[in-house]
Amino acid sequence: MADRWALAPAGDGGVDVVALGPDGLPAGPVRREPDPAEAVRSRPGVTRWVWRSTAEVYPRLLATGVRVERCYDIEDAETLLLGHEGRYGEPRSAAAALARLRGGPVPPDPPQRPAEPGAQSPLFEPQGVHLPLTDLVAVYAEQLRRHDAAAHPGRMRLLTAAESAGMLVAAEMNRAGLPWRADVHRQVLHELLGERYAGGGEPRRLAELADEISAAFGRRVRPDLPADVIKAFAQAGIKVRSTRRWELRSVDHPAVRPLLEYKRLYRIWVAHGWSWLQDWVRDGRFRPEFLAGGTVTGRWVTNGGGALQIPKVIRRAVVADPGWCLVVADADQMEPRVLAAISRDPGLMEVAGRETDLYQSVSDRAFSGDRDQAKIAVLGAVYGQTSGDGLKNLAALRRRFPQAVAYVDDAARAGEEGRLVRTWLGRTCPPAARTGDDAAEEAGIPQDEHPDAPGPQEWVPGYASTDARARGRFARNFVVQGSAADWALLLLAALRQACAGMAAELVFFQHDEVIVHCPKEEADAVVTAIREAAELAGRLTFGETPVRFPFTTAVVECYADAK
DNA sequence: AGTTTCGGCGCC
DNA sequence: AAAGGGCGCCGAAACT
Repeated sequence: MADRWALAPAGDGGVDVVALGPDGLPAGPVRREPDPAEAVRSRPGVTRWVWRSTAEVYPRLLATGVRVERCYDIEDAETLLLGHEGRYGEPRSAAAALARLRGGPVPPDPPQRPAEPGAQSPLFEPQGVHLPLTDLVAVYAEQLRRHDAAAHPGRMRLLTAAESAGMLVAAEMNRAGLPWRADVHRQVLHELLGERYAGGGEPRRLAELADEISAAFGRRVRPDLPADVIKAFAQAGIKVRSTRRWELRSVDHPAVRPLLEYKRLYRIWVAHGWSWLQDWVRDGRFRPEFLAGGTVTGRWVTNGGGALQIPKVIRRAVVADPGWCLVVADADQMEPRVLAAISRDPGLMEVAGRETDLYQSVSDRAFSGDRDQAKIAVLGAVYGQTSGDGLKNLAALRRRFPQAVAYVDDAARAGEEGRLVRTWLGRTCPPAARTGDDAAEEAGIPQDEHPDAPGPQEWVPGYASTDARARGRFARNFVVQGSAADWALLLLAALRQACAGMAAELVFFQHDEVIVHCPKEEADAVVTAIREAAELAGRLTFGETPVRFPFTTAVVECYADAK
């Protein structure tokens, strides 16, 4: 039996701790400890620490060199449990959970803090509302009981445990930072953008391109202002609805080429230029704030620095320390493999049981060997494509892999009808709001503007409204993207365990890609650990299936040299 | 003047 | 005719 203890900050800089029994209730006296790190360090036998918020407690422990094996994040579990219970939007703080348990007024959640560039981690300052340890433990014990009532209790327990593990990983990655060579970054910027001019205006290359664009139009045009560009095209006799790249690409005009180049470089300048470097890179590390479970699908987000959108050219600045290397590992065709595992489609599982290119295998069976068509069809099925080649090819996909396509179709229908949709482990998609609360809207779920107002399409039986179809697409994608996120959490947890005995550190995670920074001697062991963690995560998440989860791994000094 | 939304694009 | 899902970030535009 795992040795579980609960921990809560005591307000005087110390902590209260208590041992927990199998029912989650105290199995001993509450002890006040003056030093949080020592409180944990002196109890090496504890395999899971239960606390209100990992983000509140764990960075402090890490700062003093203390790591924990496992944890249980009560407020994160509350969020997942409320969602699973169809109670999305109810306050999810531990204080709110306690109030629901005791029957008092339920306090609203405190507002989210916006990210501040370059700020020291705010996690030293307690966020949210503190609860006395005994109250916290009461909430925890109740949560354990609520797991038993889930659709699949075992999976739900795995989900909350996995996301808590993800929060440990996130905190450790936030502390480690991504190795970043500011000098290389500046060199890349100089090559792409040219010299900077005093005063913070456009760098040389952008100014030159702006001149080219203006010359092509025959008048001064500000290429960073879409309205100005659209007007300029109109004056040249060309009607464009927007200045998006895909639309401009087919326009025949001498301004198009420099305009597209301007937009590419402008993006790098404003989002990953010199001021970004100033704001986000310190002491050879880029330190974004990773946030596990930051989206409704379970994907992570980062606060600040755009860490999940680092342009490929900028990745040249990600360089391992001397004597160290980066193990860059990318899951191969993760989404269709996850779809195979959750749908249990025999044909797709058979295909996903190989480590070879899955899209090629699918195309051999259903698309006469045309890999591109197969990929478009699979992604179209997952994303709910409604037109174009994907739709046409969906029919071929449905013939060969009926159970897989039916799985996402069912999810889409459930989404349209406002029913609950869950990932494999039980993360639940917010349904359309019916009660006037706006939690789902805040979470980005498409809503009907006026659910009761008759729309023109509602007269036609069997056809959902535009908004309902949008919810259907969301739900369709949710089951795949979200189940993939479930699996990724287990992967991270397993990989973290494997790296525990090494100097290797997880430094980056992006949906289906992970980077480990390690001494060169450990590279082989890390590559093996990733492969094993992926298979273990597959078994733990989805049970015994033939589906494999291969990774492409590259051992490199520079991120840009991977793949 | 300060805050929110929009357009566009980066990544998966 | 047809807009495939999820995010974050920036400046400009629109709003208060």
